[in-house]
Amino acid sequence: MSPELDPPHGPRERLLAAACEAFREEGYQVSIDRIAARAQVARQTLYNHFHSKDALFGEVVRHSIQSVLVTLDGDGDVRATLLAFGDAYRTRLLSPEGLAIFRTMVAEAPRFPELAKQFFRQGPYTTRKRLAKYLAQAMEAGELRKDDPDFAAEMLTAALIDLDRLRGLINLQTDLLKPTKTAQVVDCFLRAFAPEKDTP
Amino acid sequence: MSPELDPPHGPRERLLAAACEAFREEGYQVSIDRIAARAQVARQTLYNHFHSKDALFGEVVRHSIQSVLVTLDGDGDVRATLLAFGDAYRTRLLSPEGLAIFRTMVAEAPRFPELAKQFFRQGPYTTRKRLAKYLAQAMEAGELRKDDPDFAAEMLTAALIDLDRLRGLINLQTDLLKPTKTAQVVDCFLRAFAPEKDTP
DNA sequence: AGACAGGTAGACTGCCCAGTCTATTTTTGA
DNA sequence: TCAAAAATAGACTGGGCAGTCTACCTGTCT
Repeated sequence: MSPELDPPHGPRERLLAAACEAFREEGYQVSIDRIAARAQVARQTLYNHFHSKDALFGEVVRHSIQSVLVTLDGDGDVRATLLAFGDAYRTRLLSPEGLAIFRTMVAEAPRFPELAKQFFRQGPYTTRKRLAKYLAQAMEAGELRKDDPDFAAEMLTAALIDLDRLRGLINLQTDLLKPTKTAQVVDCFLRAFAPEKDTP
Repeated sequence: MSPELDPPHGPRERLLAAACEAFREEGYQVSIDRIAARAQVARQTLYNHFHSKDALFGEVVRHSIQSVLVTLDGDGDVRATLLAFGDAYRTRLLSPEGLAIFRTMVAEAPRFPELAKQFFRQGPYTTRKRLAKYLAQAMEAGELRKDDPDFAAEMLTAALIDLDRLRGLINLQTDLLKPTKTAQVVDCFLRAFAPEKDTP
């Protein structure tokens, strides 16, 4: 489900790439034969490299974690940093790949509970923790009001995508990335977490 | 003519109830036979009442819409109103039923796009619109800063559930309803949308 | 009683799928 | 060059499921 997997040298790489696309487009339901056909490879070749469909699915998911990891650059002022983060966050999670893997993991979480936990811990949760760490520093430096940084990170990440993700999951519409949205959310966040003013 | 007085003993009602539980617990994948068995009814009886599995699924979904609709009582001050709304919103959407139907609709949205749109329009979107209407009144009355009420409603609803819904979808843990959370979110929201202060 | 509506059990069709096995061909690297 | 390793096509097993059909049963209303 992550974009490109190097040059497709061997059949293993072609299989992983094909499985990424196939699971992304059709969900876990997609048949082994369709994946093999997409990779232009015999079914048995697939089984030579992955000992079951579940194993292949697990490989694909682990490969896809990076596609929903968002980094954060702490130079520049707070607003600029959060704007850059917000744009990256929305771009990643609202992309067709980000939406598809979210859909698939939510759908299959009952069947693969450990895999789902691993995915969300190493993906969105890690991203949120990075943000919380940055916010804690900004609070310490007096650039933001002191509050629970984990809570603050939760507020910002939720505001950035919750509704638009739902729109993307339902509509298949792709005009989710209205460029003004990130700034609108970040400014709203900065109001809520502005340093206390002395109001005599 | 036997007028169905819908006491819970007609086979149709038993089928609907059984299908609700079955789809909730196992997703759309659950077999027709399992639904019929759960209703203690023959498979053919099911087909006498619903002409296909998809039709039954549609009925169940339309039935379930009410379970994610949240009303809003506008008496009392703004904070009290939003606290009551927030508690109701979280209780509904984070309940096992609310989480399960969210999971199912997200998973099956590609297969049933119109049904998914109908569900989310009549459920979460309607709820959000009600909230936006209330917020618009509060803004007009000077109890909140004037801003786009739809945006404000998006911020509040996102903050109320985004992360905890993800937790519920992955973990199956049920301690999501920490009672202090709603107040924490509402107070954060009220900071962001407090009326402008004249600070000369 | 008798007719009728509706429930029941289960066989049956047709389809799809995961995974195995085999016999054959291609690729490879020493 | 040639043998080992890898890939291939396709048959095959065993299973599940949606939906249909048939023959039978049961309660109710007249």
